[in-house]
Amino acid sequence: MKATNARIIFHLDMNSFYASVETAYNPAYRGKPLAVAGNPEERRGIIITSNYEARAKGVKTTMPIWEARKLCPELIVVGPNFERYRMASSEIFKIMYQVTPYVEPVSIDEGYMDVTDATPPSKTVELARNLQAKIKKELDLPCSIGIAPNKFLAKMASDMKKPMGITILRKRDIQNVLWPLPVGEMYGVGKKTAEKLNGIEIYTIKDLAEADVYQLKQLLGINGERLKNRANGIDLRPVDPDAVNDFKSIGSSETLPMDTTDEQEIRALFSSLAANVETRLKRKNAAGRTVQITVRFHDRKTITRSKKLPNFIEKKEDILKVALELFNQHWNNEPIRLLGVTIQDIEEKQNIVHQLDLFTYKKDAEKEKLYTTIEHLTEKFGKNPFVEIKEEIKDQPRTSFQKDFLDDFRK
DNA sequence: TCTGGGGTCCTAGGACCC
DNA sequence: TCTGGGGTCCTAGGACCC
Repeated sequence: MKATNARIIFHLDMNSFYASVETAYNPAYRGKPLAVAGNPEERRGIIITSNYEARAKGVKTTMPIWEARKLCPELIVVGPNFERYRMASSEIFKIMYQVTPYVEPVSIDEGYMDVTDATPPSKTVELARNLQAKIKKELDLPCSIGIAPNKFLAKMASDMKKPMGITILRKRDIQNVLWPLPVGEMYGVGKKTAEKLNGIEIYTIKDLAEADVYQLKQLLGINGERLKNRANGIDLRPVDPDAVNDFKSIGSSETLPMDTTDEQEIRALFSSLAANVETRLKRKNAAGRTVQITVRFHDRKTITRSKKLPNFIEKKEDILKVALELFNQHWNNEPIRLLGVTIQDIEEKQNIVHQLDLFTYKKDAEKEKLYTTIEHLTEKFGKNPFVEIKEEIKDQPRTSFQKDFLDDFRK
C-alpha cells in the first residue's frame, strides 16, 4: 500500500455513461435528447440515464418515462444494453491500467487511480488530459476527472465540471471551493442526513467542518465523525486495486408489471431470480451461506427476510428452496409489487473446499461419532453427558462424571 | 399514471456464552 | 435470592451510492 500523505489521486467519472455508449454505437442520436430507460414498453419504466440535451429539458434519473415524455416530447427512449456497457467499461479500465496498476474500480463507470508514482507532479494535469483524450478518441466516450490529495476530494472534484471536465482540488482550495456548498452536496450526505444536519443548524460544508464532533456522533453515529473529517479534507483511505474482488452479495430483483397474489406467478418469478443468482455466482466461481428475500408490497413498504445456512450453497434449487421457505413463513397474502433474491456471505469456492475438508467435514464427523455414542452413554450413566460438555471434547473435564464420559469416549 | 435494480456499510436488539 | 458486563452471532431495517 502506498503512503497516505502527499498522494495524487484521480477520480474518473464517465459522463451520462449509458447514454454516451448508446450514442457511440449510434451517432444518429448525437445532439438529440436521449434517455436509457428500464422496460421502455412497460408502465413502470423509469429513466436510468439521460444525456445533457434531455437534462436541459428537465429529464432526470429515476423519473417515470411518461413524465419525461411530458417534459420532452421529442425524447428518444432506448432500453438498456448492459452487455455493451460492461464491454465499454472494461475498455475504459484497460486504458486506466496503462497509466498505473493502482486502479480501484468503484462501479461500472467510475474509478479511483493513485498516480503519485506514475508521473512527476508537474505533469499531473497533462496526464489527466491525455487520459481523458484517449478515452474520447478510442471509445468516443466523455469523462470528467477530479485531481486531489485523497479519494473524497477527488470524488467531489470530478463532479464539479461536466462533461469533459478536469478539476484540481488542493487542500488550500477547500475553504473557497468546498466549504460554501450546501451540506447535501457532499458525497455521503443524502436527503435524510442533510435534514438531520439542518436540524442542528448545519447548512454548508463549512458548518459541518466546524461542528462539534460529539454532537455529530450523537446525531449520526460513527458516520458523524467521518463526515466532519471529510469536510475538513481528511480522508486516509488508500486506493485499493483488490477491493473489486471481494464482493459480498449477489442479488436479483424484479418489479412485476402488475401487483399480484398469484402463487404460480410468485413461484415462477422466484425461480427465475434464483436462476439469475446461480448464473452470476457460477461466473464468479463462488458460493454463499445466507439467502435473503426482498418483498415489496402494493404500498411500496419493503421487507427483507434472511436465513443463514449451515453450509455453502450455489445451486438454483437450493437457493430457491430457502427463498420459498422464507416467503411462505412471512407472506400474509398482501398483493406483491416486487420480489428479490440475494445470496450473501459469499466465498470463492477454492476457499470453501478448504473449509469443508478441514473444518466442517471433520467437525461433522466428530459430532456424528458423539451422537452415535451418546445413547449408550446416557444409558450407562443415567443422564446425558452431552448436555454438560457439549462439543468441546478437547476441554479438560471439570467433573469426575465428565472425566468418565471422556475416558469412555476416547476408547 | 408515480417512483428500477445493483450494491455497501452501519445500527440495534435478542440470543447465547463466559 | 439477586446479581454484572463484555463479546459474538444472527436477523431486520435504514441510509446512501450509481
